[in-house]
Amino acid sequence: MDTHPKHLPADERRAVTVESVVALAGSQNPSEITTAAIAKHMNLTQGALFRHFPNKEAIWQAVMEWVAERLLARIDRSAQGIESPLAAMEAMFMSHIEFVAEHPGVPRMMFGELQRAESTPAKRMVQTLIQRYSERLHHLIEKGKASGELSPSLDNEAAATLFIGTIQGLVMQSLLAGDVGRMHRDAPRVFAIYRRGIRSAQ
Amino acid sequence: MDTHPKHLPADERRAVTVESVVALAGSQNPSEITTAAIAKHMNLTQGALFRHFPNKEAIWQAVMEWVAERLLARIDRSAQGIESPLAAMEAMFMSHIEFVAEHPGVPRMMFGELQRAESTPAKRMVQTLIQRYSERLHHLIEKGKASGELSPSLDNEAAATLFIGTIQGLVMQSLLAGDVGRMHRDAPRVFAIYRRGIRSAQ
DNA sequence: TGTAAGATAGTAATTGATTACTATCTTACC
DNA sequence: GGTAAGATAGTAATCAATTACTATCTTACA
Repeated sequence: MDTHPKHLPADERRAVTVESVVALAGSQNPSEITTAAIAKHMNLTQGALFRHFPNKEAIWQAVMEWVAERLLARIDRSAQGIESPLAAMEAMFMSHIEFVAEHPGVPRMMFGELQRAESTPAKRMVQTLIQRYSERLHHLIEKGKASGELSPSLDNEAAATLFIGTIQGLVMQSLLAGDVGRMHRDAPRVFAIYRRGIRSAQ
Repeated sequence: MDTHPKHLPADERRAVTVESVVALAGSQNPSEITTAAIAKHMNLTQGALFRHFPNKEAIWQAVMEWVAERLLARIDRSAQGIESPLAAMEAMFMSHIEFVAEHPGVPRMMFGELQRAESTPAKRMVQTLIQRYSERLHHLIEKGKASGELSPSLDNEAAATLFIGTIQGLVMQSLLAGDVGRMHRDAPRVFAIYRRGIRSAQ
């Protein structure tokens, strides 16, 4: 019963590292997560981390790749097989909120990365993620206009911006309150207002 | 003409410090602003800063007090004398965006402060600011319902959350794009969707 | 009113702590 | 037994904060 074998293959060790960072970011300012803290969290010495990553920046890049991959997969799966574009958007919204609730460190890291001035690999990863996210939204919005569910006069770009902004605001407020449950409770209520703002008059 | 007198009264020196931090935050990650960088920006030696502030934390607190005071004053003034609650909300929205465009470092600092785990004086200041902001919104929303401008079935709390979230999202995207002008352009378009989501059916 | 004494503000150098990263030795496992 | 993974013990750089000292302004009183 090796629950915690000392030696791990390199790729497994990298995976554990990423998960540790995500976990740590859930309870502290990501910019203050040191390599020593990461190592301690995974019962490793600090120096050993650099057997698997060339530098700290590479760790952050790996974390952001992990986030982008998981989040996009999650929202894609949630919208899969839903005919109504509006319902698909709602499903995406809720699954995104769920993802964040499971990993409260994720928005923290993204906010932190985005406000960095230089263009780090991690920041570029986040930018790509948001771009891909927007593409999916634009597609759904177009589809919604075609089906008559969404207002024909709707401003697509503004609608996509507001969709993401709505989530950001929701997350912010619950981080602020230190209460993840609040996000779950408020999500449907906030989305209801957004829905009313974009749907066609009936 | 003494444009840059070496000796300043303590309160003026503190004011200059705050303005320096706000300026620096406009072009770099606030968590990476060192006391040396602040001092250099105001043509002062690093140690001299500690003649006016007991520690770095106190500097951040002063900055956040400055932000809270100015932002609330700005939105209050913008809504002053406007009869229609909906129009008042729009005026608040736009003046908030304007404030951020003038001081792009401000949202950076607020985001950074909010994701801090410990309860620093600066963080508490931000929390108080948001609370006061919400109070103003709730008041306007109630007034809007009474006047019939806003939907009687509107969820007040969700509407307030979304108002703030909308601004946060807008700011985020323009910080991301590195283009403050975008915020000005998008603000009316995004608010239009929000307005449609909360106003009463006509 | 002029000036000495004290208060206030600033400089320059230094400190101890912390950080990312590295060099060298040790161990576990196929 | 060889090698991949980890431990140990460093280094150099950076940071907030402190210190001893100096410059400038303010004020009390002879």
